[in-house]
Amino acid sequence: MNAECHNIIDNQMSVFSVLNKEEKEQLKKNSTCTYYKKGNIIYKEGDKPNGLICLSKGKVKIYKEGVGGREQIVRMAKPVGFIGYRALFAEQNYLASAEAIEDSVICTIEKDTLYKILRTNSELSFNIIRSLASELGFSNNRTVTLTQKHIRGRLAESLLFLKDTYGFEEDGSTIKVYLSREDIANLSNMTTSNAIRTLSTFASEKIIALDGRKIKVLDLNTLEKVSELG
Amino acid sequence: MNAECHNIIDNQMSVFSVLNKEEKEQLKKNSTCTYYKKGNIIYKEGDKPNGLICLSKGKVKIYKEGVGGREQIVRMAKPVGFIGYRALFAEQNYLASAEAIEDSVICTIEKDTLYKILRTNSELSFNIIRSLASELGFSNNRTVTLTQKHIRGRLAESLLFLKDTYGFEEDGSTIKVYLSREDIANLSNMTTSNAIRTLSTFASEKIIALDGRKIKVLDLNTLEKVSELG
DNA sequence: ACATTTGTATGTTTTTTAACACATACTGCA
DNA sequence: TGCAGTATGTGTTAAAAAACATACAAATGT
Repeated sequence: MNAECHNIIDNQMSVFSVLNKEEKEQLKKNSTCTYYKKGNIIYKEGDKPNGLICLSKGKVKIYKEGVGGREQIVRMAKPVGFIGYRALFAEQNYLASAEAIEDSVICTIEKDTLYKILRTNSELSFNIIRSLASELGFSNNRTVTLTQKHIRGRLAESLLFLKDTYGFEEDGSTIKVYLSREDIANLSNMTTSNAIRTLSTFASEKIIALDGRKIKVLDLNTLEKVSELG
Repeated sequence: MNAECHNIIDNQMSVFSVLNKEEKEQLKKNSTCTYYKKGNIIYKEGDKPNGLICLSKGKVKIYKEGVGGREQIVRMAKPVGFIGYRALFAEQNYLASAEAIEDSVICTIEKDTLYKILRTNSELSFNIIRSLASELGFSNNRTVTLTQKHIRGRLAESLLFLKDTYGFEEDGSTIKVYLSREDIANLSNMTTSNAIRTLSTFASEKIIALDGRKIKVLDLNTLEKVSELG
């Protein structure tokens, strides 16, 4: 399991690609792997980060509790990627919670080791700066679309977001993540009822096809139009 | 003017406080100062950043154009602080526009010089990472509050945000920034009519007092409660 | 296998907020 | 100084979405 767990450190696309062999070894030596079952909480709003959490396998939702306990999903993590790095680098406690929505494997890189390497490797710092800046752009964008788009537009956008994040199954049209209607609602800033209703409408309009939690995109073009124009 | 313009580089609270004298000199030599009148556009969504823009004097709003050209203010800048650093560090074009809401002085630090120093000074990188991570936390928070709070809560939050950002005048209660009702609306995700109406309601409830664009906070406690509970 | 909980679906009502219409006040400037 | 354009204020209407109420199906635990 440990070998698989360290995949983010060796991954050519990760921010760690700029490290040399020795630096990578050090990170691996100072990281621990944990297994989370579907539904397990990885961290809670208010917890203190004690390392850089990497998602090696599985899927995780990052969400905030809002007014009256209403949940808003702010991000969806996929392997190979980070969770909770914002709080770590801001030197704050977590402002959101993370929950595995599938059985997942995470690798926690010990903070001090990471910081030691950061101090000597400016390329790594650059990569992290770039990641955070991109994520911030995404977040600002989301703020606008979630507040301004109408229900149909928000739901369409969420479906496109899920498709872009997790891709399609082998059939080339089924979104590769199975969320509850409630999670889809919490991602799209609407009530569960409205998520269910609007999904049904999309299905009746042949934009998507529903089979339990499976969502098949039938008409990507129209879905994009709905996302754009409401 | 140039001396005043460079105040961010010397400021003890800025991310540059970790630089040595020589590094600071280099930054100063490779930066230019510009004056913007109230209402002037500093950059537009889609423009390419060519340096790190620092606000030395004045006030600036950063906003995105949303559905049907509707404007959403995502940030308000004050001296001494940065604008447009997100796009610069993400190596993207601007995703938002910046407009001076008061006569302003900005200092643009040339990109290559900044990057050269960044490459050798890991403390500076750290500071930038910390800033971006904090800003991202703020943005995620805003996403939730703007989508979940009701009109009164959103407006109250915006007033508190303005107060926290710009502080009070000498009288200890007048918010030190004069925005149009339309800007207040665009900050709070509501129509101008509703901003005007809700401000009036707050005034009639003696939570605030209005005198043109001057907003005096009469009952901070209640304002905070309204922001919290809607 | 059955009971209990949880998730999905759908109809109805109510609340919230945007859209619209219009009046008036202010502001820059020709 | 007067006039056009912009900003503010307020009432009315329409649309959107939440809240609520059920019903039923599926999953879960005992």
